[in-house]
Amino acid sequence: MGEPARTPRADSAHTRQRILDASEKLFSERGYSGTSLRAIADEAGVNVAAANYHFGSKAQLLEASFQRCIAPINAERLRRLDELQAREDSPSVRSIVQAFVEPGLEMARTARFPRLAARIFAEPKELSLPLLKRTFSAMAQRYMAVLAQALPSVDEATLRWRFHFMVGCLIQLLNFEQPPDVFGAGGQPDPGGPEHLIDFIVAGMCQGVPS
Amino acid sequence: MGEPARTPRADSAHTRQRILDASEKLFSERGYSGTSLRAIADEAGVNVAAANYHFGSKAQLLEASFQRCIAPINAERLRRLDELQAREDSPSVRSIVQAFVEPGLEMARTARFPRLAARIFAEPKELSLPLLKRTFSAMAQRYMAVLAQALPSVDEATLRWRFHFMVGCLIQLLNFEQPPDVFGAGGQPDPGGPEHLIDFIVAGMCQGVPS
DNA sequence: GTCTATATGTTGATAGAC
DNA sequence: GTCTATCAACATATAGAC
Repeated sequence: MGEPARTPRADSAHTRQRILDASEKLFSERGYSGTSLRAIADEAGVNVAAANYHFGSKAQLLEASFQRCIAPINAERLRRLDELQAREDSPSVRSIVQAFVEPGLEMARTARFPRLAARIFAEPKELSLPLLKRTFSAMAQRYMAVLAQALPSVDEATLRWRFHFMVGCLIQLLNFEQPPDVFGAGGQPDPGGPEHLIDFIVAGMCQGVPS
Repeated sequence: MGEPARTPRADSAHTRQRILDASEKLFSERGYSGTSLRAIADEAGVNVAAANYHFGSKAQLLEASFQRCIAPINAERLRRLDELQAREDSPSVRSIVQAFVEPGLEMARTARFPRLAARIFAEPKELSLPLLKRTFSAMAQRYMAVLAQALPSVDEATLRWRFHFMVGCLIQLLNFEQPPDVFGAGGQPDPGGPEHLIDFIVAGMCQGVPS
């Protein structure tokens, strides 16, 4: 005894996870309104009613998928910033940019379906802005403060724009892991994206100021 | 006579244009699959059947909207490049970046609904890549060649990445005309986006090389 | 906790009246 | 050329059997 009549697929946590995996994949590939709950259920190998049962609605499922995708990235961003500040009084711009960018790239390398965190920016603002505000505000404000310290000659409004473009560059790399093949031959994939990304951003952040 | 029994709204060209206006607005705000032909018909003030009648299908309507939106921008980009090359043998990186970026920004200032050219990048690749390839290839390759001339010390693969990030920054500005209000107070809109964009890109393109 | 069945609305597309 | 009416397929969501 002690063994209840429960089949493996009766495990609620397991079903939830399969649904989250499937929705993370499909939402990131086809967007929110391009993905039906049926497609998610099929991809997850669960019943059509399961998503609604476990998450309440399609919108709440998106939120859960997005949170599961973004939370560890933001946590790692903050952890790296802590580490950076513990090690030296005034971290370099490059080290700050790396601390912000690399957790996202790392996820893109290892996670099952990496692009949801980037694709969310393309959803209609009614859908994306509340999510972004809730998940990015605190972290972004800490980064802004540290960047302002590292670049004392740059005023706050200018720094906000540079932060904005940094995010744009990161999204572009996450959405298109390679420059799309509009430049002719194309050839084999170039794994150097992350380094080029960081170089590009650091140059844009500093703009002549010796970092 | 010479006046056929035709009401104003029986004008085919006029109806086509109203549908294109509406679809450009809605596609750019809500994406392709988030926009129904019914919503477009309502917005345009035409019958539900009109879009299918004039454009054949929803996908062909997207293509027509996108082409109408992007064609003048790309034409202007090429015109400016011609002008630049006619005026001097080796244009500066900044002038090349301006020639690429400003036509898009100009449209964002004046057009009815500017973001379709940027939002298309967020559509599923099956939808977006064919469109992008058809509309961007020739223009992008010309820009790549001129940039390579202006930055002879940068190898081609690196330049492709920098071009990629330039596009990412531009998209970010077109999608969010302001840095989203995740940095605290927010305050009044800052019209300085375009200049900051160009400064950021030029710095990333040159990276220490005196332009 | 899970699934079948279904309610209720919307979708893209078309056939046929005007 | 335009509109009404309608189609089959699909959407989200839920009620109730197991």
